[in-house]
Amino acid sequence: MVSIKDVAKHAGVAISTVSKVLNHYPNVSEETKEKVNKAVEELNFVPNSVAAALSSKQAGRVALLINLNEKTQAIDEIGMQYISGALNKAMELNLDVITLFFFMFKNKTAEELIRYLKSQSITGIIIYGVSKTDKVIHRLIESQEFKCVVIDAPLVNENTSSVSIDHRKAQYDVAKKTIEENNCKSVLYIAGKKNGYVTAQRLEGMRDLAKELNLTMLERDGDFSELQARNITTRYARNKEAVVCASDLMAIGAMKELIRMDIFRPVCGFDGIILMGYVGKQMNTVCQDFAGISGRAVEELQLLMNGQEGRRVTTEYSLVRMKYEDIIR
Amino acid sequence: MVSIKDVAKHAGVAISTVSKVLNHYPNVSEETKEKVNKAVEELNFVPNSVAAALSSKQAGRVALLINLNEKTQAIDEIGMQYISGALNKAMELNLDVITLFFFMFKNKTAEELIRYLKSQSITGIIIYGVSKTDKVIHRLIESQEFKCVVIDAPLVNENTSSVSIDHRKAQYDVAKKTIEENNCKSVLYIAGKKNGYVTAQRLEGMRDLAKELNLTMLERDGDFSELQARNITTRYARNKEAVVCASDLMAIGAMKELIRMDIFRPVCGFDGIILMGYVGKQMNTVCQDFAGISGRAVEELQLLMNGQEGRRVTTEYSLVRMKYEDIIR
DNA sequence: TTGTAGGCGTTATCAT
DNA sequence: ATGATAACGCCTACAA
Repeated sequence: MVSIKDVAKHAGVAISTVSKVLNHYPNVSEETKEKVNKAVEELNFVPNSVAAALSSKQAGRVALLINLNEKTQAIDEIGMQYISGALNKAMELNLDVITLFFFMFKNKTAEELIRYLKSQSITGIIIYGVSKTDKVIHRLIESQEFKCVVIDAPLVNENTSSVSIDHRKAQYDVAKKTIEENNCKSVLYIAGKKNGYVTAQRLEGMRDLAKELNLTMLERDGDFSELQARNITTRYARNKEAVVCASDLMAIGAMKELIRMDIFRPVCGFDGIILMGYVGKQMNTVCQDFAGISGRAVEELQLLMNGQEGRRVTTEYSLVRMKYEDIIR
Repeated sequence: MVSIKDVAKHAGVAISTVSKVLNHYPNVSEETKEKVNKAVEELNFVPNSVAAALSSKQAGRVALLINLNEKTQAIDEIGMQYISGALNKAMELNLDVITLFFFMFKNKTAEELIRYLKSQSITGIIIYGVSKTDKVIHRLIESQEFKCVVIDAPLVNENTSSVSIDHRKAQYDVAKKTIEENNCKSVLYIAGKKNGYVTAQRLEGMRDLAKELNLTMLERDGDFSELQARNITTRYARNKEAVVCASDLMAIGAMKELIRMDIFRPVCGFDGIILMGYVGKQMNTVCQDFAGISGRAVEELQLLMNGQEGRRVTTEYSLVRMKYEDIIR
């Protein structure tokens, strides 16, 4: 393996000089820079990132901490988008990444998790899918031992930024569109998991809308479960004019049940997963660019690692209507 | 950060002794072992894997090299299962893992890829979704610079193992079941991507079956495309009694089109993705345990890294009939 | 502006 | 059986 030492020899300079050139230090003459870069080219040198990580305060290694459902799910595609978006951006920014899932630390304490991360020379973490009851994750964030970027949860401190769309507004928008298109005056709202951060935000958006449009609204906890959404639909949808769901999966459950019940109610979802195109009936939903959000999170993390303070970052979303013909490839 | 040095001091032994205990070297007295382990406990020491990786020929770091479709797809769930299965097993075996996607190296040569992997101290690679035309990947494998485990492609050499189900037999089985259940004498077979390894194997299985059952068979290239499967169905399904597809996505495309055409033909797929449960009509399909296969690949890779020769590993599959009621949660 | 040298946390070789 | 000590490849004061 060709090392910085070889480059130094080839270029006729000292190792440290090579390092300086590679890391864009000031105070290096153009001439030496060229010599070094030429040697790098000729030897096809690629710095060993493991050694760099060990050596010290380099930008730092990043961990993706993902709350994946243990069983396969249609929404696994979201996780995949998160991962690929992050890895892609990380490669661009020259950051090393390791991927971890919540379930790997199921019986571990926050301290054990922290130690593990340190043993991996991790300095920055991106957290996906944390809910209010994930104590270990909260302790991890509060410890401020690492720079963190949290997706979809409003957790911010000096070393922690949050990245997400405006869930309140998005829920408001998609519901409003659906309800106005169909001229409804009453609505069944199937909310997400009780302890989810986004659940509360989306619910808030829905309540705002109900107040504004003077809607009769019935709220039920769907727990992000397709099955539960179906059951709620069975019981409560008949007397309402529309069904607004806090997730696509629940929207699908609701829609399927409505079809079975042989009644029509407009339904809208949230997320924009592919599966929405397969249900037969078109539904409005909120389309998030998961890969983009994840890439944005990596950028934000790099800023944090460079000394920036934690803050709240809001990303864009769009309203879409998923149609089989548009999805099929 | 507590290091091996601290442990040594705390236990009153030399650093090298601690290392020996940690790595289960022979020639260490029970007494010192205990002393060291006690110190490890008390200090909550976790070895720094980055330093270990740098230091030398430890078991080695592993890269997952995944051929992800660039656009979101319903089959992204497969990739997610692959990743989580591998990471889980790797954590169990104490292997470090980095995840990479093919598209990250789109315009890179094999040499560049190899250099990158070396710069990451990678010694073992698991490759998912390689096709016959991925020259860079083939060069990577042939270079034998790394230990490789290839999923679903019969590439084996001294340093390379393959892990997969018996695609020939699985295709044979699922098609046979479907055809016999429906007593068919003619069949439309929609094959996968022309240059895919599994495509050829599955096709072989189908041909064996056709010969055995004396079926009239029409073969078409579906390219693993739902859209293409739909078009093929439009054109050719009417005159056949069954439609056998080399993937679930194509089976879904075919089934949807059959419903639109308002004719019934039994359809079977391959993979066992969740989406199959949402189509309305039940279909037979081959269910692979993607996470399990991926874990198995990690184990195989470890064996390779420990000096074992490359070989072919065949894993189990099962035939299932996906039903919405079974999938919904 | 350039080079020297110490250190990051381990592993592994070689004495003891 | 145990302990010094030299790598591993890179970064970074600090000296020249």
